[in-house]
Amino acid sequence: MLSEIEGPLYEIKADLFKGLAHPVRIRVLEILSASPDHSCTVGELLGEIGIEASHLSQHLATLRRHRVVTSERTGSAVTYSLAHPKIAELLAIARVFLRDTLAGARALLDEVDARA
Amino acid sequence: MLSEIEGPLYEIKADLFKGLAHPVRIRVLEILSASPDHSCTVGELLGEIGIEASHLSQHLATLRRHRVVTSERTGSAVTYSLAHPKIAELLAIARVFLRDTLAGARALLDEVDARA
DNA sequence: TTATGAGATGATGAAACCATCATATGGTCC
DNA sequence: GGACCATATGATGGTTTCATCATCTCATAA
Repeated sequence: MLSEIEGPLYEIKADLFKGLAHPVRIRVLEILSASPDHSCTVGELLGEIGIEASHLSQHLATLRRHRVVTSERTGSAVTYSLAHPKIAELLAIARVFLRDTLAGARALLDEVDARA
Repeated sequence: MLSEIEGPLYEIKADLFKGLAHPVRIRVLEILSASPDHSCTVGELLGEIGIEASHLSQHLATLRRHRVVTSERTGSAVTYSLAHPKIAELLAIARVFLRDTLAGARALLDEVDARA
């Protein structure tokens, strides 16, 4: 806990990006971003993502550890929420960057194809 | 190349975050973000960051591979630039998120301390 | 052409992350 | 309290990333 808080900001940022560096975790965050109140039960996430419950649980634990999501138990159901609106923004910006970058790469590919 | 372009967007996003998931790489990007024209020579980066040249080179190669930076050789000097303005935005948003999150964590810590 | 400066790449072992299965824990109902 | 559902955690081998040293490549000057 303490060890996560302390240290230069660039280290903490890198650590945050580590927490985001897996496809399943991105999917979770995007599903949450698109949900009412930015919240979903684990059951709902399981239905959307379609992986084994324990696999998803491992990834949710990672997201919790990085404080990217919060969880709340209600009876036997657990609801996950985005911990901060900036997470959705982060994903949106990443999408713009990738859209532009991939567009550029595809343009290059098309050019090479046109020459073949 | 092709393999990087193809696949679901959430996989590509996760890959991007992998590229950002190291302190040295964050420092590079932040130094570039803060520089005129978002550009710096490797020599300047070495001076700022103070690690061994080959270590930095490895990280710069990772950033190039993820298309987060571009490089241009001029004589014996190589200049690195941010490949897209959104990268600087990504870092700025991450900072806001972390500032808020860390502030919350510190508040909790202070509370616990106050009880001890 | 050789020497030198700047920067990149190759190689390798250690550390961290991932995939996956087994098991544990929390909650509800009968 | 036991059975069942929902979810989390533990364990372990495989894969990827990281740290670091050695070496290579590009460019320039003499």
